[in-house]
Amino acid sequence: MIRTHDAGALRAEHVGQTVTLAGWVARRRDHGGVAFLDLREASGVVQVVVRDEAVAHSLRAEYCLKVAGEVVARKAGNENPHLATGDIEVVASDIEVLSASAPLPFPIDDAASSKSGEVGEEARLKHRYLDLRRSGPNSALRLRSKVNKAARDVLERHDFVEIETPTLTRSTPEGARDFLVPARLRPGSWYALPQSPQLFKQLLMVAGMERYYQIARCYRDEDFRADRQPEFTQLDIEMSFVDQDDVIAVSEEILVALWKLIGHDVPTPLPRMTYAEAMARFGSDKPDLRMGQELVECTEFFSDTTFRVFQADYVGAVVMPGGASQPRKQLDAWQEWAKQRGARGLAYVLVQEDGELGGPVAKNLTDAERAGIAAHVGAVPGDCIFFAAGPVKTSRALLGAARLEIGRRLDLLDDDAWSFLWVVDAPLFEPTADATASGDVALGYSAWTAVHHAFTSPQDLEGFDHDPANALAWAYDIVCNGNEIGGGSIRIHREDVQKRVFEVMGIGPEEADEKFGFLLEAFKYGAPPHGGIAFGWDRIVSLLSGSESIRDVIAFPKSGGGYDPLTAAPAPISPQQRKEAGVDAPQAEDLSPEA
RNA sequence: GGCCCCGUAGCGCAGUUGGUUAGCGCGCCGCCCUGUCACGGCGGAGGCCGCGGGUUCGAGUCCCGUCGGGGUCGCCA
Repeated sequence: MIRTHDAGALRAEHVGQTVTLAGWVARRRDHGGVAFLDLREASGVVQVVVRDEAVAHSLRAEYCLKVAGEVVARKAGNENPHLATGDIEVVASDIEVLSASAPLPFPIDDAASSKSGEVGEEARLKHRYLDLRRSGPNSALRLRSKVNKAARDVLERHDFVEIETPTLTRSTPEGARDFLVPARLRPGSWYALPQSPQLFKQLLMVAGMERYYQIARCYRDEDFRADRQPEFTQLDIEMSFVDQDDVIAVSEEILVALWKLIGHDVPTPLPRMTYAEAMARFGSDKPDLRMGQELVECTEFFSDTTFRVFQADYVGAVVMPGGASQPRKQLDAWQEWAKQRGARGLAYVLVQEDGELGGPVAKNLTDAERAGIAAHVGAVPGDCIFFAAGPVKTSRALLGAARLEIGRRLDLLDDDAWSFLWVVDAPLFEPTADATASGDVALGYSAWTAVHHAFTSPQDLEGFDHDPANALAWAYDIVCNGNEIGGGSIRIHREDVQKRVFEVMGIGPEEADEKFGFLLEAFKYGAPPHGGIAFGWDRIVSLLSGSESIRDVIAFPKSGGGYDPLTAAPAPISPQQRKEAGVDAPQAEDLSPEA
């Protein structure tokens, strides 16, 4: 090693020792005859005193230095309590510039950053290697490493086997768009990058591994969001001979270990709620339980209403405390907000201080309704009651979103709180989007699609296909502060059950065979009952690190449109590459996996 | 793909009802400074106001288009 000591580890006990340090110039304070350098490296920062004016003068921010010198105690009054090394300093006897630095595109030192404001993300990503020198991004990646280790420790303790699965593979059935890679040796044929290792981990169960895990990169070619990247990471887990409670138990052990890293004790067992209850009470399959303002079912209450809008399959309400005093402009803004979400609007009633009801909807209500509605929804004078009426699913979704928006506007969400919840008993099927849109849900033969994925086991193995609408799955999602941070299921291991599920979804034997014939084939050879879970690793680390975006916890993330500002990928290819890759080759015959 | 917001010096921002010379802080460069730790002082450089078109006597400012970034809904576990 070039250095003999870690700069950040130097303390009073080192006084008198001659040390050699290596690191970067975080800051320089040049007084002419004497200059002070803050030397920064992974372990921390120490002040270096340079008395050679000629040497000190040429040094600049982020020069990479080797510093030899003696550790001395600072004179009384000169200590810096803000630094862990603040009781001492290193008087340099020799300074070697290992590498000079060009002027920086943006400030790296914390003090300089706070002086000049937040650095834009575009600039940071273009020079991500400099961004990562900054304390915040740097510690986010270090935390991520600790998170990986913590999870591995738990899993190793339970005899899990870490196994890598292919990234050049055949399309997996998650339903997103695949990234495709041309196969040079088979022109016209393409690999797909895996959307998840789903099929492989199930094959590993057939293979008798019994307990598999992988910190797996996944690829999905979909549009961007703050919490989405085209490539992202899952902690992927699969176990044989287990039921839902077994998977949940291991999962909770992992979560406890992770949150312990930031000093939070997650109390287990974590609460559970059925999917149906979550939708009814919170209008969401990932409810944020840090706030109240639950949805109130009003369908029955308005069963005899004369108000056309409320003569609907579902009427629900959510209360905004103190919302009655919102100016008209703000109430209009709510309408805009609702329209942006595809709703016609958001009906509201203002409960005035005298108990009378205001707002345009109030006059449409009967006397009895006006008299009882506030009590029914739990509103008090000064509150605003928002209503949604129409199809159950969309109305609840709107109210659920309104609930969260209320939470944001009224600051009802405690930023320091951690709220975990298992959402269980998810439906096995849901109407396909087309069927929902055209309203012919009841008619369709293939009007069903898997909520989780096609290999999720029904709870009722005998009856699920008689009543797809109400069939429940052995599927579970783990929710943290309103974020879905993981989800999994018990899988189907019986060929006959799998076939019937495909039938409900309108997937014929031919299509099933073409898409995942190899899995069905594998299940013929004594497939064990199995199930698992996958955690959204980027999201979890971003929650743990308090980051706004998962981009902050990914070493080299992509910006909008899948563009990497650092490498400028994706990039055009040369005609030669194009020819070799076989991008333009004619469509190849599809060869079945058995062939 | 729809909607919303943002593009002004290396970075972060200001720029009035359209008005002639586009500012501020940090950083950068030079000189000075022996106890600072957000060191300080003096001086200086640095702008295709994202790009293209239009309106106007005159556009950083108004209009249209386009590109880039962010958010959100659709999509996507």
